[in-house]
Amino acid sequence: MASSTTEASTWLRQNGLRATLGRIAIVRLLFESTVPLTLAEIHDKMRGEGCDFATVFRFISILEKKELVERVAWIDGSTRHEIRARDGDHHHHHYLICRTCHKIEPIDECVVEHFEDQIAKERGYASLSHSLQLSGVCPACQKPEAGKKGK
Amino acid sequence: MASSTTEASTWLRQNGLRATLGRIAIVRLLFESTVPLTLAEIHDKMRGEGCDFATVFRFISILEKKELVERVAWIDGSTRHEIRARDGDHHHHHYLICRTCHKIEPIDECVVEHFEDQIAKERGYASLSHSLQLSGVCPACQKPEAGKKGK
DNA sequence: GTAGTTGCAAATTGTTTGCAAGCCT
DNA sequence: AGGCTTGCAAACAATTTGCAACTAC
Repeated sequence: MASSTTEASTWLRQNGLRATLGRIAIVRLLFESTVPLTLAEIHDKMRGEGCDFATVFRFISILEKKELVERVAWIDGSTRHEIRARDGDHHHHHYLICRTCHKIEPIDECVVEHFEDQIAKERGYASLSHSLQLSGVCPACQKPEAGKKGK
Repeated sequence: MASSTTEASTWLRQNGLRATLGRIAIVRLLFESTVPLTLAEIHDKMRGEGCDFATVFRFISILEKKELVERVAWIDGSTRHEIRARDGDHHHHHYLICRTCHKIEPIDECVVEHFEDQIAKERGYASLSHSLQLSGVCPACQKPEAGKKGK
């Protein structure tokens, strides 16, 4: 926990960025989250150690320009951000979203990679990437009385 | 061309909607487009026969409430809208987008359907749907001098 | 010390609503 | 005729920027 602070500031400096308290807090959130976050979520989760919304906005923009963070257009129209894979730690591209309680589950398998190669070959596109989101109603929300559960 | 006007107003009335000039123009655009459109694109393409942006906004909202049009969160963060399948005419769920010239190509094959069933079974989700977008650099934009081409 | 970073507030852009006038049926 | 629909303008929300004070290196 204290070590993840060290980890975050090391990561920042390795990437040529200054390590301020706000940035460290943001990076820790990105490291710890298994799902992409909105700017508002990042800002909200920092109450206490917080920094201004404009700082979140600008810092995430910097990370995206450096390709350390990826911008994801979410299926509900919001924009989310997730840190790119560090070393061996591969990250998720695919999510399963409950339309009722908005829970987000990562999906590890990737059925698209092979298809992506095929399309690249067939149509001559370069450096393809993809985004896949499934949405449905999760088991808990299918139970009538439990419908209002979750956040 | 004149016939697509008739077609559009017939479609409107079949769905219990009044056929005004603005609405007919919007519906024709939706019928003719092979890719989802933004509200701004719909509004822009109507110069002449045009109607107000608020009308586009409200009419598309009505169509979405009636589930005649589907809202799509685009990979670049914008929101797009596409008409749902009419009769036999199946529509596209998948697109290939050029990151340089922003050209959009529909993809007919669907590799996700089988995967969707599998996930539904494994995790107990109901009424799954999905959204898949591939992005890359199209053949034209890979040629150095042609990089500025496209729109 | 200096350049990069921050918070605050304002500017900008995009989305949504209220209302009186007009149009479709 | 009557209610649905429209255009206009204003309200609202979200994103982005300017600037002086501050901080990491």
